[in-house]
Amino acid sequence: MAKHDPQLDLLFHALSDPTRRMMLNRLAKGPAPVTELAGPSGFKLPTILRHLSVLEEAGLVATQKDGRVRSCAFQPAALRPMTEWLDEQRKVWEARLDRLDDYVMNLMKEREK
Amino acid sequence: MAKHDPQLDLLFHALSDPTRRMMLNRLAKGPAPVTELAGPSGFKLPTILRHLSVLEEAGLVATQKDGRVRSCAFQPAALRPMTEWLDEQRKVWEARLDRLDDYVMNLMKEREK
DNA sequence: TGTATAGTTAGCAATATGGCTAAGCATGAT
DNA sequence: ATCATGCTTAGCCATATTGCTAACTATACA
Repeated sequence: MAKHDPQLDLLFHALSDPTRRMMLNRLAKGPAPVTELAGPSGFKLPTILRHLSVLEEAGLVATQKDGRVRSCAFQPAALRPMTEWLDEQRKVWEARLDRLDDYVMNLMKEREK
Repeated sequence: MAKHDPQLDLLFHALSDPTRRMMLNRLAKGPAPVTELAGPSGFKLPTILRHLSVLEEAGLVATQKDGRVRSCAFQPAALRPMTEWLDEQRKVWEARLDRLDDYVMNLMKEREK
């Protein structure tokens, strides 16, 4: 029944920012250090680091430090709760359409009498 | 290349709140007036109305007034930009995996020599 | 050792978000 | 005409978010 999944909050929130989506899009192409992630954005490093931590808390990015550079990697599996939620809504929606269908069918049968 | 789609911001943001997701889930089962939408949430009407306006701005819900009751309806088509973004990311991710694959294959061929 | 590089932390300011109460308006029922 | 119902608006408060600068740490390189 998925009562109150805080993971979904984190996921959707993380994706609601264009800068974070750009970062993710870059990481989908392969791992990158923080500076390269910041590069095209025009934002300062501390700002990018904050966005990065949001992505990490959502599980969308994993990072590890190698010497003085932090390497960031996209975690596609983290998207699953979201796609599952979407599927669930679709299911509910389609069930509703089916019921509507039945309803109309019954109406037509009634008319025939 | 989908540089900066504000619609995506609205969509993801709208879905990042559990109350709004609950409202949507209810609406997926069929249209409902505002009061029914508020019912199980425990929140006051003005609060719900605000959430509703967020959903409307994202295009996820359409409403119309019939007498003194406002009827709210889920708009599943509004989800498309999001699923398209997901597909796009998946594509990038998979292209990367393919390149990785090639890379490994080449490595193995080199070894054979 | 000294210097450049790559992050990191602390803290500020402006704005957005999410909840509320109180008061108002329009419509349906009596 | 009156009253209840269903929504709406205005405005308050606390907290979160998003950007910044300045100052700091830690690693690599000469």
